[in-house]
Amino acid sequence: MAKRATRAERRVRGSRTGRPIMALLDLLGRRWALRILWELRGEPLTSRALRSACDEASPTVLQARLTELREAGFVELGDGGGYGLTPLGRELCETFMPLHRFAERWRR
Amino acid sequence: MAKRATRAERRVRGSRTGRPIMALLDLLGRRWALRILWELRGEPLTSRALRSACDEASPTVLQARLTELREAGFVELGDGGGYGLTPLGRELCETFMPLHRFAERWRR
DNA sequence: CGTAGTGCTACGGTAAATGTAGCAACGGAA
DNA sequence: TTCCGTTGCTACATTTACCGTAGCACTACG
Repeated sequence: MAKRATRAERRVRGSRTGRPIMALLDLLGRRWALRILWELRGEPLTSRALRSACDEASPTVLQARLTELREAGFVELGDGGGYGLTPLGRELCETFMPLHRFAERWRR
Repeated sequence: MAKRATRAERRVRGSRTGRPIMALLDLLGRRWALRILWELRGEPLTSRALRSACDEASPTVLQARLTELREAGFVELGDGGGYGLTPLGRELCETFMPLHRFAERWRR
């Protein structure tokens, strides 16, 4: 817990400019961050259900991303348990939802 | 884990599903990937200019991301030198351009 | 020749992610 | 009560990714 506060205060990884877009790109450019938002786009998921959805990613990093996304105000933990998107997080999810169609046309 | 696969044959990090959106989220969820696309949104940049724009990120990982983004067809190296977006890459950049406005309202 | 610019890479050290295991707390059944 | 299963969350050792510095080969000037 203490270590995250240290890093977060120092700077958002690799962007000293302070411009919000950089902080956002940095936050979303971490492992599983985009994927978590994507998997939560529907109904809320428990931590273990989210882990299954995220291809059994290690709970360590999943928990770290969830904490960061919660501090950013994109994700929240419901009273009855289970992670879901906040209105802000849902809005963010909408902004890069066109990626889905783009990816379908891309196909590698 | 029965066998230890190398990174190349072992899917795009963390997505075994094969769904294009997962591969795309995975590719864009690596360090500096989103930032590179963002910095190239305007005119093409030389490798060193791009590095300056990306807060002096180490050339090792920058080169790795550039190679991946080139293989994905989003970035290309012009004849006279300098990296720029392909039409596909420019299209991708447009899809998450609304993030800019979102980030401005977000502000942490 | 030397100088300065490309794109790109080697290498040692550090930070982050993985995989496995397990914790305390809560909610039912038995 | 006790047992069981689930929740969110964490410890720890291993593996992987990234950082920072330096420097390569190549080209184009002067």
